[in-house]
Amino acid sequence: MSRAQPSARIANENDDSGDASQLAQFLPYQLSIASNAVSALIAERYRKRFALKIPEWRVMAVLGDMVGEVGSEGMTQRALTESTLMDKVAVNRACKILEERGLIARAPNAADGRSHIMVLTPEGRAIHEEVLPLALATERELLADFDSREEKQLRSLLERLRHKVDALAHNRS
Amino acid sequence: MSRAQPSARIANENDDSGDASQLAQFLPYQLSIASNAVSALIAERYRKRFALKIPEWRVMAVLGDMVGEVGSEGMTQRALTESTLMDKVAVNRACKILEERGLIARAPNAADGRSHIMVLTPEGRAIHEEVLPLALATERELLADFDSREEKQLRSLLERLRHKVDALAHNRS
DNA sequence: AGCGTGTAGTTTCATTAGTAACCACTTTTC
DNA sequence: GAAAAGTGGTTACTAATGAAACTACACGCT
Repeated sequence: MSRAQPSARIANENDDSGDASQLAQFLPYQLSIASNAVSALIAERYRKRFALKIPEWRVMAVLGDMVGEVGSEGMTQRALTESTLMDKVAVNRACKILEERGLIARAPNAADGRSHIMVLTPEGRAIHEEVLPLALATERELLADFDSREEKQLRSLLERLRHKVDALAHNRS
Repeated sequence: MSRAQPSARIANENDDSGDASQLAQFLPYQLSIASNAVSALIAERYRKRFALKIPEWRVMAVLGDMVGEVGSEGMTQRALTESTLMDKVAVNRACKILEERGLIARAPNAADGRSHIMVLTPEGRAIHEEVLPLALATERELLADFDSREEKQLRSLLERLRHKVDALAHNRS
């Protein structure tokens, strides 16, 4: 495999952002760095503001955001795992914590005795009033320097990359 | 499995149209998904091929890739943490595992008694012959559908995003 | 020299996340 | 209607990660 690019130069770098090896030029690495940085920023904000962790605010966001639907004042954990795309165990843990905090309550599910319906309590609803705005504000801040074309492109590129991974993961390599 | 419509509107696999929630449209989430997918793919490949985990192959990659430099046949763990941008504990653990596997060896450091110089063993070097090519091949596969302009853009956008996070993380109330 | 401070490396501990086993209830089948 | 099979939810076990404490050596100072 000859990629005529290595240019093996482990130079001295003082710049904290630019880096020595070409590892920093390795796309999966760049992706990971960027993603971790963004996640850390958000986690930090939610922790400071509401003492909520990522899985928890995701549940809050989905629960509080299902407006418009008629009587659908809540969801089962199963529905939450689909909406949040998180693991069912992660959802369960988040719900347990939120319940202990009094932000959500579990109502019995008439339709299925195995599950309960998770609903926001008044207190939970009050917090949710801020949860989503904070998320959106953060997103806007992150994208402040991007024009709308660039933003679209970033989303699109990420989407395509993800699909590509799915395709590659299927044929055994 | 995923044929149910448990609650209101859990959209199907089709993108963008009317997805479950706007969580899927939330950039940090898109980033996280894409990053996790890519990382999982790579981890899987390295695990299958060499039984190496991500931190380990990063160390291997950096160690084996410092050719050209004259006598510099190795690096200290400190240098590795800089080059890999990993935590010093992560570097240490990776080195320990690699040493136990006989892929690297620790030579005493004449210049500083506290540290050792990590060098690839012949066996380690043999594996490294494949480590970097696999990484690059995977990168190429991932980017196969992107033209060079798009690739540049993706890298650039990620870079800018990361810098933006740094900026936001510092001046905060 | 001896003392204090700094740094490389290591170990320990707590937190987190993911897998698999498990229980309670539901649905299907006979 | 009872056994079998399936599903939502929960718990237990295990691996991964990062922070902080700790060891051993280095360097600067008087």
